[in-house]
Amino acid sequence: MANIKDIAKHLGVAVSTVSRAMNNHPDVSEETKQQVMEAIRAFNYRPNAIARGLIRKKTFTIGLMIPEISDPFFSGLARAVERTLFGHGYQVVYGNTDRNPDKEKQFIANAIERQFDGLIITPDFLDATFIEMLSSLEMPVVFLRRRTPQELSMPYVDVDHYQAATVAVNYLLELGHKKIGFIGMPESSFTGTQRLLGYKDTMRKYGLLSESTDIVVAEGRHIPNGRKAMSELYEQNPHLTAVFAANDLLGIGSLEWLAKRDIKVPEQISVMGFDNLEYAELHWIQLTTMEQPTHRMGSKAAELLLQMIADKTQTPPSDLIEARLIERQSCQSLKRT
Amino acid sequence: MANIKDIAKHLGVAVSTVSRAMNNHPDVSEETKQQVMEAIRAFNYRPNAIARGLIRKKTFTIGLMIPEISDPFFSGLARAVERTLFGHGYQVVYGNTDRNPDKEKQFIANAIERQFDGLIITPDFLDATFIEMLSSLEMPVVFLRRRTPQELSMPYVDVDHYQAATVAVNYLLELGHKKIGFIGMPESSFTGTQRLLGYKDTMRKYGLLSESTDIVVAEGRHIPNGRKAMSELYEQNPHLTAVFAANDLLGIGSLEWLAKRDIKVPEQISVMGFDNLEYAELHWIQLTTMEQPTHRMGSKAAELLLQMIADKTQTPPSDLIEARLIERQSCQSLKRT
DNA sequence: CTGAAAGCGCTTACAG
DNA sequence: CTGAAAGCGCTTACAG
Repeated sequence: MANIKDIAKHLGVAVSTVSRAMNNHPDVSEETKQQVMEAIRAFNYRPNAIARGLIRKKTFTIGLMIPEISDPFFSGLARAVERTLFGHGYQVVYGNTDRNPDKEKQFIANAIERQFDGLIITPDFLDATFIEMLSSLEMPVVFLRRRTPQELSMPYVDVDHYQAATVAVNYLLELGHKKIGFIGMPESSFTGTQRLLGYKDTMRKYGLLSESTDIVVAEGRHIPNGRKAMSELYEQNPHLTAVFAANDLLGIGSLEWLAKRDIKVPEQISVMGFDNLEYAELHWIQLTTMEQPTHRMGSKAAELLLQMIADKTQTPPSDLIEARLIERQSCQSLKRT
Repeated sequence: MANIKDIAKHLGVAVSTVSRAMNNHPDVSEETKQQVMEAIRAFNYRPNAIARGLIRKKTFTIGLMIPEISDPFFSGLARAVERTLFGHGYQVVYGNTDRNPDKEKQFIANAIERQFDGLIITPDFLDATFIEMLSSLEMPVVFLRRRTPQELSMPYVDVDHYQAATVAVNYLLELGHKKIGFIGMPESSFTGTQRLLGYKDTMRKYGLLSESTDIVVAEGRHIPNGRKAMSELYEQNPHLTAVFAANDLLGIGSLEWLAKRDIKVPEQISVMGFDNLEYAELHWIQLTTMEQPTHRMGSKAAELLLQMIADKTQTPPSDLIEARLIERQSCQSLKRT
């Protein structure tokens, strides 16, 4: 590969001149610039970004820590992040953590060594070591789909899960449901806890909460866990007219169990989800759900990061984004009955 | 951030000594090595990979060009690539092309500037400029889920689509079907062409081919296209007992249309797909299909690339991988009727 | 407007 | 076993 020296030699000018010409520095004669550009084309020369990064202390790459890119929710987020950052000349490097604490730390270490310009992270394990790593990091960081721990002063972008759960339950209530069950995610999840809380508070407000019979916490967050949870919930309380699942996968699992038992949705029971996965649109599913606006979240996180890169002294405010109710066919109104 | 000079100064040794100690060079006394390691820990020092990359001409990053990471098929491929490369110390950088010819070229340009160590690519537009770019590239490249164009001598890893279509149609034939329709992907697709050919040749072999009535080419490769194609196919020939869709999305679209018309699958008509998406497993879908072994393909591509990086003079042989038949509930045997 | 020089943070022959 | 020096491919004050 040709380098800047070859170009300079060929043209009989100094490398500094070539450098200035290709970086559009004002102090270069139009003529020189033309010649340099031509030589660059002739040699098929491309500046070495590594060398440039070393000296400018800027790599134009940002790291995106993500639990699992093949989860469509996260790939949606990732695409949004990427789209807005790409427009500003950045390359985004994904780091799948598989929700593994070591990989999360590895990612940070890697980001340091490779001199990333900034990080957008979705960590699951905020232990002391990890927080320590972050706090000594001289790099802008924004949390995405997570809340920043108190010890750190970095902005986050997340959905207001509590508020969204409130909206979902109110929707069911307005449809005339009073016996509304809840299928929760495992307790370790902050997200799950918030959604559960939104459900509980709303139900309690109307004197409708019955913790012992109407709530089941699933063992995981996937379809099979939803099937099992629904069967348990149904056994506990067959009189439920509606079920709010803490995520779509759990909701779809519920739907599967119900379909196997030939319990009609929404005629016999309404089901509501949370996420608005692509799945939810399928003809057999048609799940009413709360959409997490991945596009807005991802681009917002990217914008915050860009701001922080531009001005390292400021930390912009966090953003709590509202989920949107998507009505489909899985919930029925009880009003006219 | 501390750098190698700080460590050297602190210890009163030369930077070269520090460098050798942390790179485990044999010619360093055990004592020095200990001291250096301690200082590194104390300073929380991490070597600058950019500087190291510049001098070693090795970045330990490889680029993975992909049409769209939120397509679960490609994210599966990506995870497999990443897993095997990660084990060898490489970072993989995804480049989503959105099947856009400019982005495909941009990706290559980017890879050159950033000095990637190798590339795994899934391009959709192999025009002259692109091929020219590749051929002048001083970087190992392997094609994934694509065939290498004649002009280039780079290995590829792909599924044997023709053979797989053959297997699918034979399966239907063995079940006793004789009137088997085909829903194809748009003609531009090599993959689609191969699958169509496999279908045609097999049908023709048994004198069962009726091109004018039994084949419909969809306008795209997604669910709505499948719905539309199925409706056209059904109109053309309502006597079909089975349909082979060129991919699962098309197959699922067919299933949707059939469900809306209350045509029972598999009792009234059998449907077969290709891909084995996660979708296909859903209770309402249970699609019999040909699985493309993403994990094997991705890791194979990564291994080939690793070989090429290790020995740049050799180009290892390409690999054509067999798809696997996954039997679920969407196809019925006509034998006992 | 242009060139010579220093330097980014490392690694690696070359001496000793 | 260790150090001084050169150099990877650029950029950027500093002179002129």
